[in-house]
Amino acid sequence: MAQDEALSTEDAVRAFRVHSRRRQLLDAAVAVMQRTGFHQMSMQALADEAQVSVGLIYKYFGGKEDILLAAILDILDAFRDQLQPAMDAVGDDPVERLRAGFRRYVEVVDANRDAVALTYGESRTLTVEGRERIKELEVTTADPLRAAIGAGIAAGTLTCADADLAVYDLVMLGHMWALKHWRFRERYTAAQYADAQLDLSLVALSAPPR
Amino acid sequence: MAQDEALSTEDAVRAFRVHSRRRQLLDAAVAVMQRTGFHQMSMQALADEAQVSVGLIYKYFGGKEDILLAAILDILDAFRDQLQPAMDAVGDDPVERLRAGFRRYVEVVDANRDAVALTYGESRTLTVEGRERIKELEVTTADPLRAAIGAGIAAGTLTCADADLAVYDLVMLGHMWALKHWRFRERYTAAQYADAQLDLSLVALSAPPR
Amino acid sequence: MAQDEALSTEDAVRAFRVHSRRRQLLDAAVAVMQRTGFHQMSMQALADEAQVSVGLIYKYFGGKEDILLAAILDILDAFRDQLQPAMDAVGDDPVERLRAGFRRYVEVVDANRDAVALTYGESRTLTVEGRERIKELEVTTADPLRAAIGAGIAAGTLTCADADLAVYDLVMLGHMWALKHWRFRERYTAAQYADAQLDLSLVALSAPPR
Amino acid sequence: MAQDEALSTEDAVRAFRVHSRRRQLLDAAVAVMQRTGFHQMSMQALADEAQVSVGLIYKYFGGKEDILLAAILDILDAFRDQLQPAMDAVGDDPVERLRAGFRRYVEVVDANRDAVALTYGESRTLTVEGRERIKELEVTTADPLRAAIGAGIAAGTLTCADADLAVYDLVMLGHMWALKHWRFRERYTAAQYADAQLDLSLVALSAPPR
DNA sequence: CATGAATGAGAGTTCATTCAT
DNA sequence: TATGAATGAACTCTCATTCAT
Repeated sequence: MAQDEALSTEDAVRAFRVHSRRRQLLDAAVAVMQRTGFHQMSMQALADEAQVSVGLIYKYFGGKEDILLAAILDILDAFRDQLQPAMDAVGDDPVERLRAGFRRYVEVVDANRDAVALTYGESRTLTVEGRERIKELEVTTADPLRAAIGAGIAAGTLTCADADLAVYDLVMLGHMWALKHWRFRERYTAAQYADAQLDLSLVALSAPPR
Repeated sequence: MAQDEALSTEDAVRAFRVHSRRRQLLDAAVAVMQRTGFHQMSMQALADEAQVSVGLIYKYFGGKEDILLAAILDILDAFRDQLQPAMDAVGDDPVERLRAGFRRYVEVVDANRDAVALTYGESRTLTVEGRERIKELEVTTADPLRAAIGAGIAAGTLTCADADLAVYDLVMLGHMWALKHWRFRERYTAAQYADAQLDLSLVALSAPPR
Repeated sequence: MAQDEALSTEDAVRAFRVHSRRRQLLDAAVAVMQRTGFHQMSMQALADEAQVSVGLIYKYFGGKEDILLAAILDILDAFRDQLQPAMDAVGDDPVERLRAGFRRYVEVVDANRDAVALTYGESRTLTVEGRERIKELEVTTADPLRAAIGAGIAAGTLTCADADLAVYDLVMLGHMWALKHWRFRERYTAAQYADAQLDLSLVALSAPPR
Repeated sequence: MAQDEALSTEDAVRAFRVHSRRRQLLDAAVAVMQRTGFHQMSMQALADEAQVSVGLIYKYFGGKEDILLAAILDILDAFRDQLQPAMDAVGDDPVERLRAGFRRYVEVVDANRDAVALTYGESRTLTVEGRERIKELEVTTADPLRAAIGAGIAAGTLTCADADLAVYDLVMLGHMWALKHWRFRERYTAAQYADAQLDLSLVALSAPPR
């Protein structure tokens, strides 16, 4: 039993080390890609940024493309993990929930601007499987927002001719904070951007059906 | 003078040839990039696609990056050339003009889906100057749409709290037809997409000020 | 027709150039492998030896392994091309033909000692297909020798319990001139080695059946 | 004295452990090389095969090349250790001794086919010293066979124009069981191969001088 | 004694670009 | 104007070896 414990402790230590190395490398990767883009990032540059040797990278990732995929999946995880809690925290009102959710969405985008941009720019680089996985996650990622709008419509607080499209528009406009940051940063903070977009959308969503 | 004429005719012929070669190469480039992306496109592959030799490409373009820039500028030119006429053709009603303009915008995007995607994906590849030029053009490209909304507001047919943002959202959602084509093609044609997005936006633009 | 001729001339010129480049590279490859072995030979070293750039090698060969295969096939071709003529030149007597054939066999081995050694050393490196092709050729290569022994037996000049094995032994002992050159060069020239081995074998082949 | 004894016991234990570790590693090495060849064998693959860590290998061998040399010397030791006893076991008749010796030679080759192939394939990889050592051993290895033929000639049971060459041919044809195994395994077992080759050679060795 | 994470030099290969024809 | 053979720097990835634990 003592041995079992020791073993599982060892395993846990190793698992932790593996995880933190991956984190370190992913962070470095995103940092380099932010400067140079995925294709311009050489493995040597990544190694330098992460302060490790080139060879070590290959102990934690299968290759360059694997790193890109991991970086992208990473931020999709952030959406999945953070959206629901943020919305639950503001109570039951669908409009409030929607606002909270979209705000957090933009915040996550803001914290991962470069990785979001990668999703758009380098997806053709990925395997078909990797691409499919991303597409799927991108859709489910917006589920909490979709649910809030659905609840609003059910409750009569919201009206919308095409709720599906409206949700997807929100997602895309959220991404746009990363993609067109060069344009918006002069005008808005991330929170202001989220609010401005939401105000615009809420007018549409709340309008009486034509 | 006879000689002058001869010369200018020769020049015209040459200019035409240069222009059509550039066209041929740009079309080929977009075709290859559509399949492989910019970085994966080798100059040999481009030459094969265009049915010319590698060396010839360098007579018409400064290098690989130059081709990317030209391809991107090309589609921005299409917006500039086609938006205004399409809007003028439908008369004076601002809403009609807006609808006509956005429809054509999406049509142009649809005809150049790959090039539009390039604008997002590979912009980091470009020189700072190239990038600036694109950003600038992207903004002016939307001017006719902006003008239509302005006219609508002036005429009282449209109301909008943040017209600037609304215009830019239209532009981005237009681009999205290219960027998220994998998702929308199952639901819409390009024209349907344009209409659906515009309907959603018009609700917002037309709503009474809160 | 003039154009056709021009074209075929161009093609012929190109074919010649391609062929001589391949020769040049194969010779260089064999030279480097002789010093370092296949695996130790870097493409850079090969390029240096052949006085070309690394990149050029890949225009003429698919890769490193392809060079190895080509080098090996090359010498098998030499056997195929040279054995029969050398045997025909000495007339009809089976024993004379056998001697002439084996002598030439050893001469070809001698001229390609390094390539022969490669056949033994690096065959595991090759693709299964490449390996199969070599095995097959190695057997057919000895056909003229086999035929001579067969003729001798038919004519009653030779006797042999196991002609097939005897032929294959000759082939292997021929290869041995390359493989154990370090040992035999102190004792024999290539021609002396061929004669000595043949004398030994002829005793066996000529002996009355037990 | 007690301490001395203890020490020497300890030493013996250590020596035994060292020896068995080396055995374990050499066996694993031969097994991996059989599948992949020497150069393709990574130290990690060897460690996996031997069920030890990479680091441990370097406690018992100086490096990768050292393992190759050890594996080759190992089989040469087997010849040295097994040939003489096998020949002594069949009595005094030179022909019988020769047959017994060659049979055992082929048996040892058969048991170490891969290591024998290594001797031919990877010798260029070794240091000059290592190579010299192997050449030397390879010659002395055949001494018992040479002695048997000598005895046969002295006794008048055997006749041979070039006994030295005949012995060396036997050695090489023995090796060939490993090198051309792909060809012979369809026809012979190891014992049958040994007998067939010996029958052929004995005709030559026994023939009356010309 | 034993481990395996970490190193970093060096490998094979690709490809944008040039230039003699 | 058009070609494509030739270049060589830069790339991703591997792996023998070391060393702190």
